[in-house]
Amino acid sequence: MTSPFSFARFSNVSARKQEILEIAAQLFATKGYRGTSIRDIGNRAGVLGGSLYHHIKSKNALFVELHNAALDAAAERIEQAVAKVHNPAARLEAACVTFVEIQVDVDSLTFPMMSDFREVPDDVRKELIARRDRFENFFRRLVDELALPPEIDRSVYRNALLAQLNSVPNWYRPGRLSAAEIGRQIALIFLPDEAARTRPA
Amino acid sequence: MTSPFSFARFSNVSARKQEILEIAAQLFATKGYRGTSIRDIGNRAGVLGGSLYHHIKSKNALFVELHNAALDAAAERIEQAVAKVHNPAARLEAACVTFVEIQVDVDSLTFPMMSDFREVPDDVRKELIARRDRFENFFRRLVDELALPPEIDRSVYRNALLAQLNSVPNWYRPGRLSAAEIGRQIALIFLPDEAARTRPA
DNA sequence: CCTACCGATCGGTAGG
DNA sequence: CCTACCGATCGGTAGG
Repeated sequence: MTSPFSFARFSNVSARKQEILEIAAQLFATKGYRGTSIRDIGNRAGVLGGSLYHHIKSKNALFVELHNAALDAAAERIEQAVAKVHNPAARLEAACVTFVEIQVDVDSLTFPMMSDFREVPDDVRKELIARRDRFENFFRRLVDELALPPEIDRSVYRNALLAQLNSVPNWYRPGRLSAAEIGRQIALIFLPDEAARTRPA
Repeated sequence: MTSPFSFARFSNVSARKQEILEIAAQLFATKGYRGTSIRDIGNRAGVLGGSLYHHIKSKNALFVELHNAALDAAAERIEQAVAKVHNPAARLEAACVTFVEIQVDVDSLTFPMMSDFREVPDDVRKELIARRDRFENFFRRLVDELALPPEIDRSVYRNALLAQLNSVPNWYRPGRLSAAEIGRQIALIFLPDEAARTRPA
């Protein structure tokens, strides 16, 4: 067993490169972009830093590749979870639950990647932001489906919801509540009518 | 005019050191902790990096000092804004509005400081987290005052609210809505009953 | 506040 | 995948 990860996220890639990508993802998640050196990644992979350049083009390119793979995997999981549901509020709740499950899953590449854009070089940041659009557009549609009080600004609402979901790893500690329960709690905050509906009269 | 900042936040400190602190705060806010070098700060202050060590003890100590001053100033402003109000929901709304105003005010030391704890060394992170307690306890009381649906977990609610407010600088772009309007929108999300109360029947 | 420097670390490369 | 190295940059210091 060379890695705690067990998914096949990178199909056109050698087994060795998959190992390296997974190690790098874990380190970026824990230490951030600047806090993870090429030599750190090499250490965990059992080689010297310079040897990694047979598999990667640059640290920047490695980070972009990981980030895009993580975003795509998360988008796919969330879209699948939502597709089974038809009530707009329940669709948003399903998205929240799945999003939080991904965020707190240590076996998921996805959890690190969304934040700390200030740490990456300017040109890398531009690529990452552009790629986030699939994600944001999907949530834009989810939010537009909802019946909300007219004084709610849907743009603020959507940004707030995404920021909320992204922030979960910053404060969540495993134990008392499951990831699904956290996701449902976030949905309760953003969907008060749902709360009212399930509240004992 | 040596600096765009015009508040006297550090009282027992020479004018020159105040300049340096303000420059450092701006740079940390924009570039993050690791992205800001001692030489960067020196450049903006018109001296070489090494010369700063007459005024500061270390980069770590500088960051901790700034972070604590920013937290205390923000806590004070928010507590003052809330003290004038008595309805629990209105108190929370006042806290949200003031918090967002601080966060997006470029003339405020405060806006940078709350996040990217992963970037700082481990021992620094411990100090910062300890100091955050005043802030969190104040919001704990604000939240405990509220009438909320019984199925809402108040711990998740409080963490979600703080994460929300902290995330504003990550997505807010000046123009369409003012800081106060953003703060009110966030309060609307977290206080659905208030939204209902002000909604035309 | 500068000169002049230290030891460490960084991303990356040539050549095998 | 390693050896051996590059140029750059980092936080920090001694001595004036």
